[in-house]
Amino acid sequence: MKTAFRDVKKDIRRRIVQGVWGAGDLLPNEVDLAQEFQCARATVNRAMRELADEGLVERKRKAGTRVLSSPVRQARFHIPIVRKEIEGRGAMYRYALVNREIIDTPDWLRARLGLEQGKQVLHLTCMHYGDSSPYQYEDRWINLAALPQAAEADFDSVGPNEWLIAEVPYSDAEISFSALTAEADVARHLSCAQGDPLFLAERSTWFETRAITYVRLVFHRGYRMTTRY
Amino acid sequence: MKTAFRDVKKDIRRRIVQGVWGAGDLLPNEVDLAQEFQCARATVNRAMRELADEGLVERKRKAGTRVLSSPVRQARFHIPIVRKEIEGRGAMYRYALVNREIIDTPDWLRARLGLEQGKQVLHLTCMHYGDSSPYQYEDRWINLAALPQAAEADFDSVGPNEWLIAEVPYSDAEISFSALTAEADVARHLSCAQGDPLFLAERSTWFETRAITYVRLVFHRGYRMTTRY
DNA sequence: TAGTGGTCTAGACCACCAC
DNA sequence: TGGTGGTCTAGACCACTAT
Repeated sequence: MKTAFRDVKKDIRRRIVQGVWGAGDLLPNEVDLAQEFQCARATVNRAMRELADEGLVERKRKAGTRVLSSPVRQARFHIPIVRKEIEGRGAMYRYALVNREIIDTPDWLRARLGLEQGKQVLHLTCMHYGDSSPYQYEDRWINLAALPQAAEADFDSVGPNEWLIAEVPYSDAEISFSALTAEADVARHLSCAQGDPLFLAERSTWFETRAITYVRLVFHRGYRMTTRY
Repeated sequence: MKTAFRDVKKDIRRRIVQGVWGAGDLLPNEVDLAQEFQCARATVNRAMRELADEGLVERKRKAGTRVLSSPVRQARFHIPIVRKEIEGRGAMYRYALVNREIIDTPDWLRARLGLEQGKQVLHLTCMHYGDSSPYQYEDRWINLAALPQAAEADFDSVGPNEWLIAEVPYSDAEISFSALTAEADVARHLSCAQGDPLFLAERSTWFETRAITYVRLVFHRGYRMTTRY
């Protein structure tokens, strides 16, 4: 008789997937369910709350709890530090700075990060290797207005990602996945052919409304981002 | 003084991101925090549990709660029904069945789904359009050993995705994202050029250890999957 | 306005595991 | 083995919103 809320959750989930309660159906309220399961309402509440969190049911005050007609299927992806990702695969991690420049903020970047005035940004390009094979090409832009100390940082030995993690935590981030074909420069760095399809992750981060950084991460050919749910 | 657990959560998060508690540090225990915040231990517990769920801290009995040294960054992606995704963008959804065949299970599919013996599978290819523009090319494989009724289903008007949702819920799924270049056939269906980079989502689903289906979803050129976290 | 979920409380017992 | 988090309870008040 331990972890009662898990049992309640399992049972309710079972009834939903088995069709006892079909799509759109109204479930009994928490008091009734608590009586049925012989537990406290708080226990039912937690079970139901987690089911709602997983996108299986929808809860509204007064309206009650309903089975979602088309369950909002969602998956969680872990966004690993590239070094850890490589080392986690048992490979030797190596980092190299390719280029570094300080320039006026390009318009497209200002638009993307919602910057008001065009100060300067630190633009870095780097490579991450696993066992000497190119793993990821990083195209990093750091807002110097928000992080002036980045201009002094030494990115020869430490990647901007790890530097940023140690320096400034972020509060909000937006991430996108898409596909692109390798242009000459990227192809050379990633040791693939021009025109090869590559997986691209883009991330913008903010700390309390202040834009911190925007990064394009281009993965080696054949990279797959996988998760179970 | 409402939703106290959110306030507690916010405050603890603030202290972590501001460095009051650094990476690896041990946080006060729940009883002490409850006293500090003048609330019940259950309230602190919920706040801390959610922070742990978000990957900011790590909790162990007896050992206490510690700030994770490298926060496990994770993002949630909603896996929408393609019809809803298209309609959600204000476009008209249209579906078309391209091809349908019943064949012996190919070896690569058997390996991928962990099928033991090679029965037959239903292989469907379909197109999904938004306002008459190609949106997604679907390459669907359904395990007939687990779902014999799929052989009789009419996929001329209803997409396999929606049919499956109504027919069998799944319990486990694996999803992968990657990039590929358009081959002649796909390029024709998606109205793009051969060699264009396309975003690919692959999903395998099981229901209580029984493999249900494997699908390759190739999105139109320029598709981006985005989320905030 | 009434019904439902959202949350808090104070107390309790228990499981785990680092010390 | 003792301290810590994990969970349950019974009751209470409140916020939201469908009707």
